[in-house]
Amino acid sequence: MYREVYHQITELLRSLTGHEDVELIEGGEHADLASTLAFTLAREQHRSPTVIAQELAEKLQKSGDSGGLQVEAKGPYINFNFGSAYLEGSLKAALKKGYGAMPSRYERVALEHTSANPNGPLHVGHIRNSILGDTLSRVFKKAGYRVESQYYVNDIGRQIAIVVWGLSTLGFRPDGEKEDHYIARVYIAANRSIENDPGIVAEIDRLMQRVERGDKEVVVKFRQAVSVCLDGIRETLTALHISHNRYVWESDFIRNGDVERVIDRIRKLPQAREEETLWIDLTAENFEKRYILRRSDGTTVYAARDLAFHIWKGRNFDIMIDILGSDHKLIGGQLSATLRMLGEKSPVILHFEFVSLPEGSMSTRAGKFVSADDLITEITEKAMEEVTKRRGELAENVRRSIAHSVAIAAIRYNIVKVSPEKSTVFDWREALDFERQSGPYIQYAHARACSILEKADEFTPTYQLTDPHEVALAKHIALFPAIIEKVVGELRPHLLAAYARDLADLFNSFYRYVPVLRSEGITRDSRLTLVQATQNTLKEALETLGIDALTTM
RNA sequence: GGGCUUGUGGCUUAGCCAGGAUAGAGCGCCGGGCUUCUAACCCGGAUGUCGGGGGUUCGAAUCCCCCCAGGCCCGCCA
Repeated sequence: MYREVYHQITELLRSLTGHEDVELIEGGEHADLASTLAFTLAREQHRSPTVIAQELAEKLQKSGDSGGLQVEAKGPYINFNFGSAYLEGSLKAALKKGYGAMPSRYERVALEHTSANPNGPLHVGHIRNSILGDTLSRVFKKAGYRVESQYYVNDIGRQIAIVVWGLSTLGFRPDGEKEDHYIARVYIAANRSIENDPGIVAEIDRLMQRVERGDKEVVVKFRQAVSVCLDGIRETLTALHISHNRYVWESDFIRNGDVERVIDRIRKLPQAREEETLWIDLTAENFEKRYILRRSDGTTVYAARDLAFHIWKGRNFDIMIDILGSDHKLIGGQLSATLRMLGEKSPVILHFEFVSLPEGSMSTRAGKFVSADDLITEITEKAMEEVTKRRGELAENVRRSIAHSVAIAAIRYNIVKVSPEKSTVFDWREALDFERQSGPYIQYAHARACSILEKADEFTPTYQLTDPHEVALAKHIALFPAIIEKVVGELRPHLLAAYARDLADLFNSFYRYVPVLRSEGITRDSRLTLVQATQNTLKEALETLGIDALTTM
């Protein structure tokens, strides 16, 4: 309803004034929507904006009734207030299963996220990528797109060669620890060995050459090391409610000849330079740095495989979305520029800034990181304490299940609520906070709504809203589809997080001031209808955020 | 040094791209509310030179320029 009414008003303003730019602003406490068009017209016509606003408002009023929409000039502003038909229409939509979903679309989306190097467990920086990516994947699905989420597995780079070298000297003997954590220990130890004996670098170079040539023995070793680590990573992702539709192995693009084919095409580009190395001159695209694709020893670098990967994606999907850390900005730009030169599709890239620790930036190699597994364990423990304190009467397995859902909600929400372009410092105190502006807070509002609905008997959907708390809540419910659309358009999932929190806020105030079960007749039916619409909207919003909509907690 | 990015009450943060009506939240602080639908809640209060300076505009947190500070990048790593 919101999007329809917005569109209706702007179309009307266009036809009345002949102006194209008639975007509306939020009316705040004055109105639901407002127009500042009178200011613009005042300058052109050399007349008072107040008079113009008054005239326009009158014309708008005459231009047909649109569901009880109120139009009023207030000084130079034209204010619009939604009527009861709007509320009724919005609530009816909000009661339906899947509220907020858009009609199916044809476009296929390849959404790549996480793609952490399999040389250790995911840490709190990696999961910013995972959570942004998974949330976007859910939002795009809701918006009707056919989405395939992909993990691009680096199974061939130098870091993996270091792991393979480490395993060959240290062996594989995880001491009761999770495999990916063991791999990190091997990686850290191997790096230390390299520092003490630079001669090892030559051994690692040989490993890389052999794996790229397809040397059976080495290929198997690489694949085993990566698989072991990936199993651990997958376990962590599953706990976070994240799964990928496809794991794309980087080495596949070498084996199937794609990398060679890209290299051949690139050599024919006028911007290609072939000396010791093969590189592309991108100065015309404002990149001073050489974009190197092949080393002097003939092996390719990551960039070459990345080009092959994106060409493959571009030919099999309509839209490519990559979630990448801000450290990938330069190479992301170089990649896109090169794809354009080749006449291939370019990805849309969402860059997010880094998560650091209070003592400095994280580093797997230096063993300086907080693993996602440790984070999940700590938070689940705290959540279990909270659940037991409040709901001691519940069976332990029920409490455990609630605690896990609460913990994941806390983690996911805490990360997704911040705009991606903000660099953050990981803070245990904040991570363990289950109060307002947290995932559990929103889950709690949902559980309260469920509790009311469970205690109520059958009721007839009714749409007589009178109390300001009711109206404010209903108006916010109506915005949900527009939020989904906005997140898709701007790739900014934190807008959905903020929306869900505001909805929970409004519901909690309503809950405190407006009795539902103790009211009677039409009032009771209307309030139950509103509670149900809220419950359903909260559920859809939470699930789109990858958070369990708990019915009790 | 160059490029990208961020700077909003003590702390965290929304709003900035598409400029409008007293800058919106949370934490913390002060005070109030559970014989009443789950208090992981609600209500009230104090706290802001929107990093600094200039400019554009009827109007700037928002656009432009300069400066300062933090983060990231500038590898034959990924």
